[in-house]
Amino acid sequence: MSPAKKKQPVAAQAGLTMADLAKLAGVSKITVSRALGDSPLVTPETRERIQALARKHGYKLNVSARNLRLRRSHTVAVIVEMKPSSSRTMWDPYPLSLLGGITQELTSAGYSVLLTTRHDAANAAVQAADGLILLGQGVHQDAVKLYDRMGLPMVVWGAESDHDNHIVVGSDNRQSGVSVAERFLSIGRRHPVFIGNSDHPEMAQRLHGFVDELAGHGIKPLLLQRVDWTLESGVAAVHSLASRKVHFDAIFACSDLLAMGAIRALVELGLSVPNDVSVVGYDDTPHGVSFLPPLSTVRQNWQEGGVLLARKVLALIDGQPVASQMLPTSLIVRAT
Amino acid sequence: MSPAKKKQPVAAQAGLTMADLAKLAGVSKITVSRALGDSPLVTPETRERIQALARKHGYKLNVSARNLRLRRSHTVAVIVEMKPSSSRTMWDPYPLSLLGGITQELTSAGYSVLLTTRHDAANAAVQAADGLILLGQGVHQDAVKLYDRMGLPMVVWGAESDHDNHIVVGSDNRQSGVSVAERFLSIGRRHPVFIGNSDHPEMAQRLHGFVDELAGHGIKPLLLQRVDWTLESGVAAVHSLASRKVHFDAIFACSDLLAMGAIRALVELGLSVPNDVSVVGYDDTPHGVSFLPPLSTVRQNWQEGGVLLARKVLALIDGQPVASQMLPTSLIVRAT
DNA sequence: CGATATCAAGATATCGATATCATTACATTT
DNA sequence: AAATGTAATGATATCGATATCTTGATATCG
Repeated sequence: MSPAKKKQPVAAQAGLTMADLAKLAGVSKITVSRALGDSPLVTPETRERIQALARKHGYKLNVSARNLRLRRSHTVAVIVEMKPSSSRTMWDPYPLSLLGGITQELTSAGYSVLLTTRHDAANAAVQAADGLILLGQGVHQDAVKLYDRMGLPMVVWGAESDHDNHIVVGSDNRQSGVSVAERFLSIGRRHPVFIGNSDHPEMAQRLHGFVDELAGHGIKPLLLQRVDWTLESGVAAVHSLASRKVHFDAIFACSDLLAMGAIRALVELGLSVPNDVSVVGYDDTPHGVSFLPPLSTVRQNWQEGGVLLARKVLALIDGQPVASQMLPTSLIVRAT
Repeated sequence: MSPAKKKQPVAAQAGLTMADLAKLAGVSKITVSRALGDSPLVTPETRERIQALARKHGYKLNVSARNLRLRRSHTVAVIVEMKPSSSRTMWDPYPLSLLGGITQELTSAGYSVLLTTRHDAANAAVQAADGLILLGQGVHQDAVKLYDRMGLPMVVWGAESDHDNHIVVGSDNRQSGVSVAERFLSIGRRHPVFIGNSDHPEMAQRLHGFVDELAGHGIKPLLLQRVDWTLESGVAAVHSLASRKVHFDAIFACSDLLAMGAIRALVELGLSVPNDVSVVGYDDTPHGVSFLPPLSTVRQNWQEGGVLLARKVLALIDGQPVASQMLPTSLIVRAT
């Protein structure tokens, strides 16, 4: 048998500890700790001296030790709904935008962001977190309950629902539905269609706002149920309308892709956008701006949403009272 | 003065420790540790008994304590180039896809993913990591050097470069340039144009592959320098060609948006795609499939790229020899 | 001048898990 | 039967930082 050579992990960084620094500076560990922490309990001179020493030797704080002592991880786990091979969510730019805001806010508050997919949310990583942020359209009751049982401060992105009581941050989907309805009414549309998935909580609220506002004017929109949010789905939706000889003059689509698909189909049918039919999409994707004709759409403020999610978890961790909050959306009226 | 009520952070979870479990089970701490770690040093029965007890009481391992003792954080920091307000990267779907693969692989190896933006990469979080993964097209020498100085195992996504020696994982940009050139040659195109930013390392390699392959057939493509990767930029590029009365019959654009813009401009100019001009984009974005005409493009395998990035850091952390690696891309030929 | 207040710094205990070495109980060998 | 081996478990020290309680030195006061 050949002698199996054991691989030596590099991990154990020989880095200095506070004790080492203390010896170097001729003070005690605790003084080093205080100096590095800018505590007022040390003279400015010793503080400077020790900080300089730390810099010089490239001292690295051992975060684990600190967290252990403080009984906090200073870490928030972000659970993203990422199905390994699914096309949609992985590609969807929105979680990344939210992540941007979240990361910004958390790191500037001295917290770290632990990224996790829903599938492996049971792992040790999440156990270490001080708080939880849940992202992803598919987050349903069961998942939320699962995490809830971890007893951690938790904030969810999405639609507010009556029968559960966790903190939610999201776009004001209802209001966006109202806005689109108002817009359609103001330009004299009387036969609007809604394209989207009413089983999806966020979309359902858009639908509600849309329906309610129109109802106030005696109008009942047509609901065109569409599970996919692809361009093809939008095309198919309009074709189905045409084949059923439905009369309509406005479309509120729950995604820009749906909207663009719808417009393409309309053009194919010889209809003019926006003369014959008005179309409003959702999300303000980059493609929409340069679409022909430029797409009217509803814009969500994801950056701010992320920041808000972060603030709420932090507040929860801090034991402060926190309420759910819906962010206003803006209707971007372009050419459609 | 009213007595300032001090807010009480909830953080300090009263959770059980191994010592508590040990008392409950009538064994020593270390036996609990071994039982939970499936060590062969405890009888199957005691292991079962203790694990059941842990489950029953919802025992949560204190990761900080463990990491402290093991002198490892079991954490890899992912540094994403996210400029707070920039439009591009934040929206760009690709980092998320990479993140998907990374997260999958790392968590299944028992590691956590620490998400960081480049800006706050100096924070304590990163110091805690066992390894580093750098994402983002704008990662340049200075940044890499900065992180290099942390002395951590590091892997970078992007283009391989001669004059630095860190591990790189990326798409084989050069080969993709060659493939597109081959395609153009095979369909008899003799006057190709390259649209992109030659200062961008990854794009530069696409250009090199493209140029080299064409040179073998005595053809020298025209380079159209474009810093923006937007649709408008694509439109402008083609218009500039037209106004200069350049003759061309093929376009290799470095992003799908550029390609779509180019096609739009071509159509406006009364040229037919692909009859008069062939166009190939890059990235295989969802919009490309349903573009009219469906866009030919180069697809990168991001999921796998993420997995590979993760594997390489893990190997580095483990002290194994690791080499850079470029992933093959695939040319998706559709209608353009 | 003695007593107390104030300030800087140190000693010690502690957070929760695990590596290492020691111990016990029982089985096997000669 | 004594000696050796083996398997299961335990005792202790340790990872590196910080909270808490002291200590010593200097300043301030009546």
